[in-house]
Order: sequence, then structure tokens, then C-alpha cells
Amino acid sequence: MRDSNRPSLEDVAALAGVSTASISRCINSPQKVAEPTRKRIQNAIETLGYVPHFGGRALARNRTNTIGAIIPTMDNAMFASGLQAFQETLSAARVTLLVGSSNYDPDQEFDAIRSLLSQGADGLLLIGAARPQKTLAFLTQHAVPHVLAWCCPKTGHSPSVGFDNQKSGHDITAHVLAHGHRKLAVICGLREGNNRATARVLGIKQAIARQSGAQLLGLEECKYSFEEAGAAFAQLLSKPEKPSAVICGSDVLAVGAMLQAHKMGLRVPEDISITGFDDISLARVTTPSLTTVRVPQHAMGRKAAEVLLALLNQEPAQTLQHELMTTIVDRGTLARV
Amino acid sequence: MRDSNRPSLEDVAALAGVSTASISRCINSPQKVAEPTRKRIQNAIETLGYVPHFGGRALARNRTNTIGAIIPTMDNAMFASGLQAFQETLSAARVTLLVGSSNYDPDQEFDAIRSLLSQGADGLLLIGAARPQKTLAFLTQHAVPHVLAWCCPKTGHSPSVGFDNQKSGHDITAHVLAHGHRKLAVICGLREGNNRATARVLGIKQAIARQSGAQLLGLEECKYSFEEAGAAFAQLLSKPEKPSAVICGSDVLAVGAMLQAHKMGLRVPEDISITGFDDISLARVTTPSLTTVRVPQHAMGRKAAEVLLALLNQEPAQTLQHELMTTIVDRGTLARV
DNA sequence: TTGGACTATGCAAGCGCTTACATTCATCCG
DNA sequence: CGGATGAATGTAAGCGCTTGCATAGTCCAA
Repeated sequence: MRDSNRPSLEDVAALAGVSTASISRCINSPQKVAEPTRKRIQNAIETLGYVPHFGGRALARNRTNTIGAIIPTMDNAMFASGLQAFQETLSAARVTLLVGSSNYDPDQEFDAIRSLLSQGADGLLLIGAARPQKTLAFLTQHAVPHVLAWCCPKTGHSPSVGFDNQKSGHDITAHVLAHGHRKLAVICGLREGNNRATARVLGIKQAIARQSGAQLLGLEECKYSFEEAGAAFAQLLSKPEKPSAVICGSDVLAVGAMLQAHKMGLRVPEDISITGFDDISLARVTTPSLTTVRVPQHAMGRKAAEVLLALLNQEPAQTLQHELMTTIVDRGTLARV
Repeated sequence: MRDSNRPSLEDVAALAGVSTASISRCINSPQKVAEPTRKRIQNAIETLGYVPHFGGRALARNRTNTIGAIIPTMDNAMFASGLQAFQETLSAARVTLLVGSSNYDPDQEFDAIRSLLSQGADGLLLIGAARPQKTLAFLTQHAVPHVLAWCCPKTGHSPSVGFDNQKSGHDITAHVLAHGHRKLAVICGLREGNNRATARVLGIKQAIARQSGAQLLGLEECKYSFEEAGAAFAQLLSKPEKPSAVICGSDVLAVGAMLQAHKMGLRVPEDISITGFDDISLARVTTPSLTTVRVPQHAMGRKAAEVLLALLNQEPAQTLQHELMTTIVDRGTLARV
């Protein structure tokens, strides 16, 4: 069964004329090994092309130096770029990233969690705070170190790194209202099991409620695709009373709406204003470019990695919830009325 | 050192009143265990909440069921969505994905390769065919099962899944020429260590050479960002002789060029034509939308996973190079002259 | 009745690494 | 000069799982 090609610690030890223990020490805490021996060992390692065996190491240490991330999908630039930052930060700490995806489905997420853990993940990055009891119980039972990202739950004791989706939803809506709009409509992602989408809508409604004279003419839920968002937009505009602004729960939705508006011969923002959420690169390239909410994706990914690493190193955490700020990026799709 | 919480095979064995061997068999090849025993074992596993220890398993089997992918960056939707398909396919086969990134840097790629292998990856997905001797030697020395994606090398004996970058570069250029353009310019990514970019340019030049009267007025290399592409575009148009069409090595570059053209008061495509490459979602949302080369990203990711899985299962491979076809998507940025 | 052919299970030897503890040896101080 | 000290290295016991081989039991055909 022994893979004859692969050099083991023992081989290195033989070549260097020391015990396996010294090799191990030389690799894991070089300062414990005298200079000349270290040299010799390093040579031996080089010439044999030795790479420590993962299984052996994991078994002996009971730790894999591996972290799992479960995101809805990498097809959304939003998550992809946060994940990129997350990965880079982990990589700098010599920790490897395992990736799973949930497709926005709690069951798939649960499977992915189990799968990544059985693959030895020391900790997990999860998106959002809402999940079924089953999942929560599992996390608790197995005492899985994890951090939640893209959200900022006020309750619960999971560490989190994110922003307040509700507040941001409120802010962009207030901004729209401040531009004089009173008849609003909303397109958001499917809210079931997605507390980010839910919270954003909550914030939007809140802001509308606070502004006298403002009304929410319609709300459409759909998947994050141009096509579905376009259909949702058409639906909203099919009613007798038309909104003057459509607030979208993500840039993808907003762009889908813009595309559809264009098809319908509506000018943005002259005939109708549209706002997005996330500020992914799409937002910069439409004409006019999209007024949206900037989410600090990279910072979030990086911070999430830092928090998780600290957690794994048992460093005492001062803060549980790391809230990052979003900002409104004013571009061309919001008009004054 | 023993984690007192975590049940081990031995615990399960004790509870079920059988040997550890039976438990192991029951998990890995149930048909080898008699029905009643199996029942008993399954019960024991349930009640203890037993999960096999990854390290132990990896050590004993010398296999981790884990595959690594090293991509330039997930910030480019191009790779992110291919990776998504790759991951889904692996996941269906109960294999987990490890992710590393290279930032288009061969040294970082080398590090990532070592890192992922030391994390026990059974195989690797790599992007493109060009890499330093050092890296190639390493792959050979360690007999790393791997597949190359996004390319279709005619030489070498690594399995690959991709398309012919040179041919596609040729095709889009021929298409531009067929629209009557004769004065062309090119913006491409940094070509060093990036044979996709290199091949595309090669194809472009080839097509130009074949068309009498056609000339390449300028070529700019830059990073994949809107800003750099914009600068490159400005540079190309600062010369006395202006191109009538700019062929870009990626959609990101093309969009950067369009943004810059807009700033400079040039109308696309009336004043200047621009083409992209990849057909990421950006391409659909610009005004006018981008004429580009569609690359079958999802299909590529899926196929790459299939090939890699087959490789790991020692299934005899009929084909080494899997070539997928690209198509030209005619949209609004290419005018007839 | 007996021996061969199976099947179901147990035994125990690893897999490659880490690490507590033991050993060796040089150094230094009373 | 002897013993205490501490640095450098070695010894060997696991870590949890898989699997070749041995063993025990069952069934059937000769």
C-alpha cells in the first residue's frame, strides 16, 4: 500500500542521518533545531522533494489547517469577490480554503456543511444568519467554529462580519425619498431562507412608512437573474398606478430591470428611477451607470478570515459582531422629481 | 491529545459489540456485512453521532477525495462561473474542492500547487498551459493528476478541457475584418506566463496578416481592470493614425475601453468598434451591448471535473484534449465600414 | 459423515506524523 | 572538580482508520 514514490519522514531522516523527530521539529519549529542539523535536514528535504503527508499530519495533530466556506453561488460576483479576499487572507496564514455552495437552498447548505466538516474543515464561513433549526443544532452539537458573513445579526452568539442589511435598505430608500419620489416599487430576491433579502426589504418598508405620502405600490420577488428581474419589472409596471422609482435588492436585479425598461421604451432615470444594491462591477458599466449601495466585499472577506483564524487560534475575541458600513454610490439612475 | 468528545471507531465498536473492522466495512462496503450486524452498527453510529475522522482515513487510504483548483482570481466572473460548475460537479461525486489563486503570477501558482498538494489534494485543476519549467518538473516529479482548462494545447500530454484561444482570436478578428475594418488595434492582458492571452493575440495577428490591406496599428498590454484598459485605449487613440476597431482580449478590457471611449466623446460603434472576449454578464449590459466571443464556461468547468474524476478513478481516457467550441456573439459594438 | 466452499467477523499490522519523555553532552558555577 | 543546568537529539507511543489474512461458523454435495 505504501506509495513507493513518495518520500516519507523516515526517508528524509535516513538521508540526513537524524531521527524523524528532528525532521518534524525542523519543519514545525525550526528554532528547536541546531543550525548545522537544520541545514542538513533542509538539504535532504530538497533532494528528496519531500512534502509532509496530509493525513499523517492531520491525524497526529487533530487539525487540518483547512477552512470551509459555503456560499450561495460563485456565479454572483458579489460572493466571488468576497471569497477571493477571504481566500487570500487564509492563504497568507497558510490555511487552505474548501468551497461548497448552497444555491440559496438551506438543505443544500446543510449537506455542504456536513460534507466540508467530514473533509476535516477546522472552521466554516457561512453566509447570512437565517437557517433551519436542524442546521443550527448540528453546528452546536459539533461545536463547529464558524463565522457568519454578509449579515450582522443582533441576536445569537455566532461571530459575524457584515453590515446591517436592514439599515442599508432603509438608507437607500431614504435617499430615494429625499429625491422626491413617493411612489415606489421593490424587486427583491427570494426571501425564504435568505435573511439578507428579507432584512433589506424590511428596511425599505420602514423608510417608506416613515415618510408621509410615500407608498409602496408593489413588490416582486424573483431569482437573481436579468430575465427574472426583467419580468418582475414588467409586472410592476403593468399596473395602472406606476411607480416613479424601483428599488432593487441587488445590482443584478437592478440591471435586469434597466434592460427591461429599455425594451419597454422607458428612459432611466427620466421616466423611471432604479437603484441597486452591492455595487458589483456591473453597476459601473450600464448607461446610465447604476446608483446603488456599496458593500465592502473585500473588506468583509478579509475580516471574516481574520476573525475565523483568531477563533481557531483560541484568541479571545473582543467583539462578536463586526459591523462594516455601506455607503450610497450616487450615479445616474436616480432622478429628482 | 485525544479529543474526548469525538467518538472514534473504537467507541462505536464497543457499543455495537463488534470489531472496528466491521464498522469500517459497514461504512465503506455495506454489502460485506450481514444485515443484523449492519443494523446494530448503524444504530451505534447514530446514537454516538459518529463521523469518521478525516486524517485517519486519509492516512490509511492514502486518498482524500479532495481536488484542488488554482485559478488566477475569482474576481473575474469568467473563472468564478467556471469554478462554480466545477464545484457542483465534484460535489455530486462527493469530492470536495480546495481553492487557491495565483493572481496570474507563476510563482504564486507554484506555491498554491504545493500548498494544495500538501493539503492532500488528489488532483488539480490548472488554468492555461504555459508554466515555468520548475512547475512542470514538480508536477511530473510528484506525478500529480491534473487537467488544464481554458486552453487546448496541441503539445504536451496533460489532459485538457478548453478551447483554442488562438483560433478564437483568429475568428473574431476575421469577423471584424469581414465588417470592412482594416485599421485595427488590440488591447490584451499581460502575456507573460499567460498563454491564453498570448494565443489570442497570435490568432488576431494571423487573421490580420491573411487579409490584404489590413494593418495592426497598435497593441497595448494591461491588467484586467477597467482603468488600465481605459488608459490603454486612450494610448492607442493618441496616435496620429486611428484604428476603426479595437479588438480586446477580454470583456473586462473591452468594457474599460468603452467607458474610456465614452469619456473621450467617441461613439461606439459609429466612431469606433470594439469587441470583447469571454461573454461574461458584463457584455450584455453595456450600451450598446458588446460583440464578443462566447466561451462555454459552465460546460468547461463541468467537463474538467468529469475528466479529473475519471483520471482519479483510473478510468482509461479515450481523449486527452477536450476541445469545446466558442461562438461569436454579435451585438452592438461592431459596425460595418 | 466429511471435507470443501463460502460467508461473516475478528485480529493486528500498518499508514506518516507529532510529541512527551528520556538520553546525551557541553557548559558553567560553587 | 563534581554536579546542576539546559540545549540538542533520540525513542517510542500513539492519533483513527483500512485491509490482508486468519478464524469460525454454515451449508451442501459426495
